[in-house]
Amino acid sequence: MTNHINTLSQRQLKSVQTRNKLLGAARKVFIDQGFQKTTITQIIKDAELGYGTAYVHFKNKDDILIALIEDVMNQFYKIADLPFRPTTKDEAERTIRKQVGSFLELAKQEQRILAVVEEAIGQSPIVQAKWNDIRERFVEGIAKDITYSQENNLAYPDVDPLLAGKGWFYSNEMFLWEITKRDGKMNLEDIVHNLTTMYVRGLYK
Amino acid sequence: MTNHINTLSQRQLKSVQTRNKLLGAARKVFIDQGFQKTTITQIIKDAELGYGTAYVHFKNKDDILIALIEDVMNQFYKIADLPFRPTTKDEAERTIRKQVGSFLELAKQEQRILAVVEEAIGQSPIVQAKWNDIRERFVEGIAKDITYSQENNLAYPDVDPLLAGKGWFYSNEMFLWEITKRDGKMNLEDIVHNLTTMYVRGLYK
Amino acid sequence: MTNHINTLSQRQLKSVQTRNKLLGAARKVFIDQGFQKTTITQIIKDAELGYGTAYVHFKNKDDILIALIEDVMNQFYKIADLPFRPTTKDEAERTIRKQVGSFLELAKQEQRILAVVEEAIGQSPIVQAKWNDIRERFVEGIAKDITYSQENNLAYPDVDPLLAGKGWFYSNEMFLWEITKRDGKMNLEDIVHNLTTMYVRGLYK
Amino acid sequence: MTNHINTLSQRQLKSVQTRNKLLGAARKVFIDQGFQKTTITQIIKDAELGYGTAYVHFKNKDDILIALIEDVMNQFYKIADLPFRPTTKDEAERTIRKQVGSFLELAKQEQRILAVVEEAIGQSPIVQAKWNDIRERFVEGIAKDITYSQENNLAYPDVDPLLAGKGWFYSNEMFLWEITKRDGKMNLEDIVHNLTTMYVRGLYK
DNA sequence: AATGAATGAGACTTCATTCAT
DNA sequence: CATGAATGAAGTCTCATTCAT
Repeated sequence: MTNHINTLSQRQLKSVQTRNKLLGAARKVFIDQGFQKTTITQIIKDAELGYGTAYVHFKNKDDILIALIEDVMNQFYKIADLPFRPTTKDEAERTIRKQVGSFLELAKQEQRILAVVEEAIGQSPIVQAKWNDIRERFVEGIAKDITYSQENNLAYPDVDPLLAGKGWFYSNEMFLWEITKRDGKMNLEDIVHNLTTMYVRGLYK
Repeated sequence: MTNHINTLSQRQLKSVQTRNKLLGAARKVFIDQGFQKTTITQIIKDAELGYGTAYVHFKNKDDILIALIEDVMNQFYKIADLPFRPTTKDEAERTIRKQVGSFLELAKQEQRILAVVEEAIGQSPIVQAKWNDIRERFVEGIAKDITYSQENNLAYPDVDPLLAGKGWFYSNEMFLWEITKRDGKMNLEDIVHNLTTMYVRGLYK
Repeated sequence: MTNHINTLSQRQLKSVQTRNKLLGAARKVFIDQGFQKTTITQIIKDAELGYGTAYVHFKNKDDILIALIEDVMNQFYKIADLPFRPTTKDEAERTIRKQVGSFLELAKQEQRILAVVEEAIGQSPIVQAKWNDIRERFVEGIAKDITYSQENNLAYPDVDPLLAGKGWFYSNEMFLWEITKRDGKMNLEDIVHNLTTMYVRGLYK
Repeated sequence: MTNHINTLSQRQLKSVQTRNKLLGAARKVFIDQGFQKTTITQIIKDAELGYGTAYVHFKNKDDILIALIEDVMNQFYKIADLPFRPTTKDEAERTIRKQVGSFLELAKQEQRILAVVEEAIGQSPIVQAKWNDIRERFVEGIAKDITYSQENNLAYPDVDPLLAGKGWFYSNEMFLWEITKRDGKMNLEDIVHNLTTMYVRGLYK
């Protein structure tokens, strides 16, 4: 019985190793060639595996990228879900500044793979859907935060939470993409400072 | 002699007609199928012309799209170059509101072809370069406007004109793309109002 | 000792069970998808067994079908070997009618798997050989019956037993395939009656 | 103007030549390898043409075979439509004998390509449909002939024209396939004689 | 006996592009 | 200028089969 289990897990182990080999090769090729130019053939060759092996583990190119970015995507969700319960304008600003900082920091850390993601968004409906989901989660979160701030008399009431949330996230997102495209040549602190200052001043009393 | 000239211009006329036929067909197919799925073959068939004819007039698919959107691009340049010399915060707000309005109005008018452009930006380096040019023109213009406002003591001085300009344009741009994707279901006025209000309040004293 | 024997036969039992599971799944998939579109992969999945398991029991797709239709093939052999010793034209007709009836009845009963067999005949040399064997057995049997009838002055002597046997069986066979293709929408009695009447009148005095 | 027409027809000529080259190569490869084993790649290589060229002229493998057998198929239609207006049993027999003779003669002449057709019938729905069409045309024709003979009191009335027609054609068809499979080793005259004799005796008074 | 991950040959198909007319 | 037949590179994906456990 133990034997049986061992056999199984050994196999599973090998399978996982192969999968990781594929993902490693994919990461390399994607970053090197970009999403469009990358072919499954290249990934397989780089992974030094058999031709059909990729198809044992993944359905197609999109599927590989999705698997590859799962972790990063989850980190985005975490940032989107950061709690927001300020009692003063200053506290709000600090919290917002933190969120923006984490967001752009993540962009910097995962710069190269996110550059691939940006390209893929324009080409793979599935990747696009994934990103839209993240976008929506952020926008909804921000809209709630704005509503909360208005209800607590911290923010101007003449602002549509959803539209303002969109506008705010869109700014952030575009800086995210800009960061992924320029190799570390941007000063994140400046960006965070400017963005937050203007946003808070425009929204909070 | 006159005969010769006539023959020549007749040829030129025909050539222009052919080119327009191609552009007309391209517009149709692009809007119908999107940038990626559109093939030169399809455009040619739709234009009821010979296979090689497209290559007489255009280098490739990107080239066709570029030609197709030239007018729209120029309209964007015009909006980017709108003059900005306000003497009061109110005047600034009115001018800005006008610019945003024109910008998003253009998005609505050219909705379908701009949807193609968005797709193409992620796939064609040339189209991307074209759009980046427009983006830069806008950002630079806005940065100048901010600097002007700061120099004239209308705007807060603690803001980096370039970063603020980017953030502001990025919001606008993302709404632009959102408008191109949703068939006229968005209330432009609301968007313009919210965006401008927050921006002006965040930037102007 | 007994224990050892038990262990062995238990293994054999399991093996037989696995084999039957495979055959059951194969029947289902073959009938569902047809011979060509059926893949060993599908059969294995449907049987919920391991990928390599099929190869322990069968050599390939053809081999599985062969095993699957063994029973039906044997029933055909039985019908082909039906005794024929009539003393009058009427007796001959009754016997022939019976044989044809059994033949087409079997077609109706095993309709779905025979439809697969027909497809496989055109694609698998082994299945084709199997069917040719049955065909030959029938033709030879009929030729003998004709010779017998001629020797006993029941049938016209101006007929080549082998050619006549072929012609007669061919008619029957084609009706067999037609029956397998149309779901029970054919009136077997009418077919049997017409075929036999014409055959007997054409052959027997 | 003449020039224009000439240019066109020269092109068309070349195109037709290419098509014929393809068909010639296809004929060779089909006969050599059979339908299943033949690949478009092989045909193209044999025709010494470019890879995509086959797809300019034909949609797929089936399409090539269809084009290749068009002539033969038409000859079958001609035989199926042979007129039948006998006034005596003898005349009927002569006419039928002629039709059967032509039918099997055609099989002999086009033996090799028909062997491919038989294989293809079991694999390509389109080829199957084509052959079913021919089969139906024959069966319908024969059924009409039988009806005519019954109405003119030449044939026994206790026979269903459609079923008898099928049975009769099925015999013939199976001999056709047998002929295509055995290289000219069959004596057509014997077959024709036996088939016709039995059929006429079984049907005609 | 059973397993199932890995393999890789190879079929199919599309499409941008060329070039002779 | 216009044409369109011909080209062939390139990529996707399937599936029978092997073999170590």
